[in-house]
Amino acid sequence: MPSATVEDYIKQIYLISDESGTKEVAMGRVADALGVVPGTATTMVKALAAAGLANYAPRVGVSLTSQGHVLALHVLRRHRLIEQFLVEHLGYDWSEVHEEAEQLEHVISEQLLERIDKILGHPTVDPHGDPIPSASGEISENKLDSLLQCPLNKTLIIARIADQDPQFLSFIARSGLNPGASVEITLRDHRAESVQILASGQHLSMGWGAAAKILVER
Amino acid sequence: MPSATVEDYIKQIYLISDESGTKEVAMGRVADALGVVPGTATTMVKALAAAGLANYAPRVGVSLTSQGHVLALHVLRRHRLIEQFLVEHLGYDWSEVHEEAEQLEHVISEQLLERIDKILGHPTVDPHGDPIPSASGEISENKLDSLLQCPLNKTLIIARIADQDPQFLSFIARSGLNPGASVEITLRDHRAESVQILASGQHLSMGWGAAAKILVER
DNA sequence: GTCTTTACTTTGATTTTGCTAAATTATCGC
DNA sequence: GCGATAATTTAGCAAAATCAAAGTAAAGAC
Repeated sequence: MPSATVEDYIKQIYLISDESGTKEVAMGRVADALGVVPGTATTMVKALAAAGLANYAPRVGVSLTSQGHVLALHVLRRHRLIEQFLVEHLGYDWSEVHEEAEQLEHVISEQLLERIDKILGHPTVDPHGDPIPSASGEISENKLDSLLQCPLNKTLIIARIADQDPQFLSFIARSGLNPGASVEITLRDHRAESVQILASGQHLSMGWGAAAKILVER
Repeated sequence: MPSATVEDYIKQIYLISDESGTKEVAMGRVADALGVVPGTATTMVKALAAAGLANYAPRVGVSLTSQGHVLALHVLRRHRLIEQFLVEHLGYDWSEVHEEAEQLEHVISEQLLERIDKILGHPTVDPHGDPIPSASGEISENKLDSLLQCPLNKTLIIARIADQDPQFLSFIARSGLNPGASVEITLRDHRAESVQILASGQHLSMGWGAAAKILVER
């Protein structure tokens, strides 16, 4: 069984690759994501490659093998099902479940996971709107628009918040921008890099960085 | 934060001490319980002593300091609340929850634990009938009789099964001797070291070893 | 086209945790 | 006191994960 650290590396490589849309992930990004110095990441990634979980090309980056890909989806499945369970059955707020899931995802048994999945009714997204891979490793990747791309003056449903930072999530929650909530873009100012929105009767504005992380249904 | 191994040592020392009724626990028993050679146990127990969790007297044994005692009760609380939760909310059978709880007890947060406790309605015993320490470290130690001590020909309620072995628990479950079930002792044969009982309309007999592990209300 | 910066790799070493094997030593029953 | 049993000590190993610092390669600056 892979160690918790190995699972974390694989998971981060998957997430970075997914987010950036590139197969190869630069070592610097891996090191940053794991909070280690670059040398440590290089050593670890070589070990992942030796274990058949990743392909490593010096000075280029790392990509997951099909085996690594399967593992990444398994870890993500555990993480996101746990998050969903904590919110649905333990009264957690969706903005605060990440840390707990981070720990539990490495020790939960396959059996318990499947029971949780069943009790939740086989959900396909977690509380943040992130897709939950199925047991067989399929992931529903329906393309979503961010608040930067979606049409103006039209009521939209928030589908997903593409960030795990508690600070940001807390801001989102406070502003009533949970997945499922309705919003409308009233103004997009390219010069100021700012977006004005109307959500639950309230007007508010945010910068492009934040807006890009809020995804809505098409 | 103590490592999972440290927690396991402390827990086992507590359990052995509790079961045997002696404060000092011989090193051999510790080594057996943890599945290591005696030398390993000695080394580890010395480390526990250095950390202020245990008192270690060479050739005599190990006992918990008040700090170690508190930790033991915390670990036990986590373990037993998790067991109870798995049975009550995830459809586990009470005879198979031990392994899963063994893993989870080391990573669950204080916050999640208290939520589980609340949802379960602050239970005082787990599915095996073992007492659950309170958050403040109190443990209800009502004295129970085993099937070797209790009166004959009287209907009794099973309170607790003092063993974690899945094989044994599975036998108990199959025989309908769950905590809460009624039994009556029909015969106790000191020569044969055998006890005849009547449970849910069925007659069955068991040896003294087994009978001693089944505890009933007074 | 050399130079400098930045990113990455290598090397060597360290820390932590946990373990074993084997030799030694103490304790207790007799 | 003698021997059996149990515990201790010592020495050493091994895996996992890390860092610091020096070296190297590639890419853009000029």
